[in-house]
Amino acid sequence: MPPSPSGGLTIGDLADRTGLAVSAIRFYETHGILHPLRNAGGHRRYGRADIRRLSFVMIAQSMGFGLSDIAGYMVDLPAHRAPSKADWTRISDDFRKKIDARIAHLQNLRDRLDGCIGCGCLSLETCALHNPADEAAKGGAGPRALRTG
Amino acid sequence: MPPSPSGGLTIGDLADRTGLAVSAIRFYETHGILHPLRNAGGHRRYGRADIRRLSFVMIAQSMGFGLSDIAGYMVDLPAHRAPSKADWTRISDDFRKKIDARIAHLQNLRDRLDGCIGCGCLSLETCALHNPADEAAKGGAGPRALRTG
DNA sequence: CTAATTTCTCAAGTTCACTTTAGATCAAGA
DNA sequence: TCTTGATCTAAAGTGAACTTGAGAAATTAG
Repeated sequence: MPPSPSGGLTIGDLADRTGLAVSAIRFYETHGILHPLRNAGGHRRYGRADIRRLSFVMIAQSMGFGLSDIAGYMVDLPAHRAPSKADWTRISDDFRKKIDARIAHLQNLRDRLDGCIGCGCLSLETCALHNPADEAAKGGAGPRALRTG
Repeated sequence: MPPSPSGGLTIGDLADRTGLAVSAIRFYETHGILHPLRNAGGHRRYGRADIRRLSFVMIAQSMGFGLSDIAGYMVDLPAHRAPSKADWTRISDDFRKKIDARIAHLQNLRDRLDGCIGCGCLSLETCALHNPADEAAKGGAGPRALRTG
């Protein structure tokens, strides 16, 4: 199986390479994450760099970024080429900050959880386990899920 | 401002104490997380333990649990009393495992991110940064957000 | 060439965690 | 008492991230 006759990868190829559903790949396109070319028949044709872009998406998602954030990073990446080292360094610096913050939040939570059990107070409100001054509690409709921290 | 004339807290009191919206508190009730009593006029009356229950919900959410998971834990807690030390220990043991797993996932991610930048390969696919064998990629419709890890 | 597979578009459905709206009722302060 | 303000219910809307379905056109295997 050569990488598809002429031109690049089909959407199915890309799905196979990335493990994503075809529908998801199309969906990402509507959100400005991919910009495939079209062949004579109107079918999407992807380049090798698009595998990387989708890997990037998946990693960023598992780090807690939403698609719109990710699309924002994507704008800074070259559309059809592999990212330069500078591109990548800039983005990954940002990533590292977010990851570190997230880890710190969880460790904090775990440590305070230990303290609570140790002292047996069980009073979550006074136990400082729950810090209302967190960056939560701001946002409109929609899921709040883990934007926090 | 006494804790409300007779009986317990109103839904507004509870909202003030927890920082949650009134609508959210009602919503949680429909999901079996709270079971308030009603006064003569049909208004909800909450007890002091419900503040704790909601704190619990907020903490668990910030750890990545969904409401249905949380409701599951809630079933094991006494409905209108404060949880016993045994109750809490059992639950928090579970929590700790999840938190640790989450932290490990993120640290792993961060370390591999470093490696990728160090070697300059940028090839996320071959860089092992992205491990497709993760527990992701399974699920029907709905948000995938951070269930991973 | 034909049949089977893939892809196309567009609209609508799904889950989660809520919020918003509307109209009615209850409670509390002046 | 009257008039705000809080609460009530029920239904519909929101945003994120996709999936599913329908019908049509393109591609590929045999």
